[in-house]
Amino acid sequence: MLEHSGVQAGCLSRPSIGLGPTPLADPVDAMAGPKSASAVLLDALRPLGAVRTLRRRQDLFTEGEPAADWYWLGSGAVQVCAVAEGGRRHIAELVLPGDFFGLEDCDARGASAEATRNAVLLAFPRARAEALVDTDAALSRAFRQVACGRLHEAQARLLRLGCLTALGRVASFLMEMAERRQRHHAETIEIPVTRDGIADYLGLNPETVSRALTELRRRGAIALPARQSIALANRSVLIDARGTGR
Amino acid sequence: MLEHSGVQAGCLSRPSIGLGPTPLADPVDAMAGPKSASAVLLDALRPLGAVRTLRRRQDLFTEGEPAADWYWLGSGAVQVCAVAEGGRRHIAELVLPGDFFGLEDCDARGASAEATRNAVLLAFPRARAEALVDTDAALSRAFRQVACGRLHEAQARLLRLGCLTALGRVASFLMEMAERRQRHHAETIEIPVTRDGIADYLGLNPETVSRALTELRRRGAIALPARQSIALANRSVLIDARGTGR
DNA sequence: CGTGCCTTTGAAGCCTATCAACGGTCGTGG
DNA sequence: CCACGACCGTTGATAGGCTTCAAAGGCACG
Repeated sequence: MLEHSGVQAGCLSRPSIGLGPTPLADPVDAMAGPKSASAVLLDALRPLGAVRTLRRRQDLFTEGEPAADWYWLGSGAVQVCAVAEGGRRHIAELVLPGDFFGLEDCDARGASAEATRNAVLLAFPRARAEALVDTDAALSRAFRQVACGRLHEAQARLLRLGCLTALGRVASFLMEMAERRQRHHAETIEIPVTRDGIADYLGLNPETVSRALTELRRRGAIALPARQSIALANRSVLIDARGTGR
Repeated sequence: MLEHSGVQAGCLSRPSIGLGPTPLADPVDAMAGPKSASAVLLDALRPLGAVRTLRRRQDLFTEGEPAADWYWLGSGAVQVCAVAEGGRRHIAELVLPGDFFGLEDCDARGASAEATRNAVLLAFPRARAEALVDTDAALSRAFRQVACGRLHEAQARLLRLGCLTALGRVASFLMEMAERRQRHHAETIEIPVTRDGIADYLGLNPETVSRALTELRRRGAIALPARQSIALANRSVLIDARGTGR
């Protein structure tokens, strides 16, 4: 199984342009310490995984269709988004390298998934993956931890959407991104989506996001060296901005 | 309501009794069709469950403390709420009879739980419950379905918080409550929280909630016969109000 | 029966959405 | 390699919705 992955790794390394140094190994698990639930799950599922590559703006699945696979993102970026009545778009999840996603356990997808960067991922047939997970207590536990972690994240986002002002949401978003990519010691983080994407993720509109970023730069919290990279200059100012209640 | 709670308590105190449609049964699963995941999980965990009764405003657990138990609510109502920086409160979850809650799989609770009505519930020691779930494939699957369902609900709420105006959120909230208590054929639904609670659940403030309810009544969508009961008079008007984009 | 708490309604101010325009950047095609 | 075009980001002005502050009535509970 590892050989299989190794063979694929050669293929994987080519199309990946942006995020993620090595598409094969879970970047999160490259850290020291006991194996994380995510690593346990990945190691077990890997033999079932089929490698898929997506180009930017390519769809992976769409809302309403049956959930045939679970996914794990190796490199690039994927956004999972739904459309509300009224045509307004909402990004339910921003998937970064090392994340599982599409872990649904019902007939129809609740949202669509689209690559926002050229991406390489593993697709696990859901029926086989579920059967495997259900037969192994350690795996079952690992999956539960991953799923409960997702629930925690969603509820944390709910709290931020409900309680924070625009500036606070943007500051919070930057800290979330920095934390999720903490393994890269650099203080400059790559944002895998456009301002529109950030807006749809935070329940704002692009202009407001832009204004908030400008304000954070004015306060000295961040710098904007390139279009889609943001440098965290003064974290305490950022934390302070996040505290902005509504 | 009080009688109902009393009955539930009496039956719950002898959990070893019986299969079949007793008051012990999950009210949701009293409906026809194959056994739901929630029912499977409840039947399996029931032997581990300890009955607990809470009075209104009594705390069940608080943010930060270790997650020692999983819970299932038999009657009454519970709110799971967190506090953001700035002191603003947010209700992460409104627990209705038949719901599991507190299904965390990490060291510390992410939020506090408090009864908003006199409540009767089952507490399952987490360590034993996890061990049981992990050793049985069917149970593992049932738990996964429950957890994934929770994730779906959270993402649906995220979409509404991000995309709907105040009127839309309140209309959406009423429909959610009506749907979750659909087994009661009556069109009058009991709201187990005050206007403050609705506000904290929807990311609004109580005055705005009150205004939205008044507006919905003006439009003929609902009636407000009592303080905490709302009658759905014209569902299409409600759906229309929910469509209010932002 | 009194006392809080909950709910409702009003008025004013702030924040965010919307509409609009401009400059810059990236990707594409010549 | 260069030039073009489309997309993205920023900034400004305006309007609208929500929050905040304030006060009064009503219901429930002790």
